[in-house]
Amino acid sequence: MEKQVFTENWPSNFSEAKVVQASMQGQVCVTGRFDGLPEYVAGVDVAFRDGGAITVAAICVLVYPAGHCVEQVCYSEPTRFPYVPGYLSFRELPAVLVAWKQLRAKPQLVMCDGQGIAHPRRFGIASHLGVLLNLPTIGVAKSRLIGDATEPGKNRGECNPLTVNEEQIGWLLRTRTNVKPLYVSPGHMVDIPSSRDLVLAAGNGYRLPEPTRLADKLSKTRT
DNA sequence: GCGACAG
DNA sequence: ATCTTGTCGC
Repeated sequence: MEKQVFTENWPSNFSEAKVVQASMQGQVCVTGRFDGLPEYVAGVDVAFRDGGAITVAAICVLVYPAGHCVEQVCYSEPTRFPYVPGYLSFRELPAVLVAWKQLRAKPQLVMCDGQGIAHPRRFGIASHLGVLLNLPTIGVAKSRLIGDATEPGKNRGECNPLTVNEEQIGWLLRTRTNVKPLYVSPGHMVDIPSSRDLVLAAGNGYRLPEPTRLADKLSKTRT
């Protein structure tokens, strides 16, 4: 029998959330070599409307090497967890998981808006989603949560390691020439080098990789 | 105690 | 994240 994704038993406060992170972090795997994008890649993003009262989760599935969207799902529900740095997944994943159940395609890789292991407890939203779905995931964030990195060169493709105490947890990657770089880190079942290569391979002239860019656009159409 | 702080 | 119009530059 397939292990099901549980939206129930969701923590209702930070102390409970912290326990969940501690127990699930051990399941995170940061090994997994990818030599190019798999056939089906999903992009996940979440938007908020009505002053944050409503959470809107969007998922777009692109097929490679063509790179076009073959399926998209958008789901909205009342927001029930506040935003606190370090606990973003508890606010955004409930809606994402419902949307995921409506998906017909079976993505082999998921790119999420937010951090992967580049998190205080190595359990950002991409890692959390990866463990719940038991699928490879990558965190693609537009700004820093933790870690240090020197500014990479101005050209697309240039990058520098994002580190914390000598240990690399991801990359500061320039995905578009002369545009602010992205914070990329493995979520689950993807190694550090592959996380960078895959985000670059999924890029299409914009700062965000196409899967995440399309999901971002869809979530903002507010449906 | 002070500063930092994904979306 | 969201509130918001036009505008400068590659």
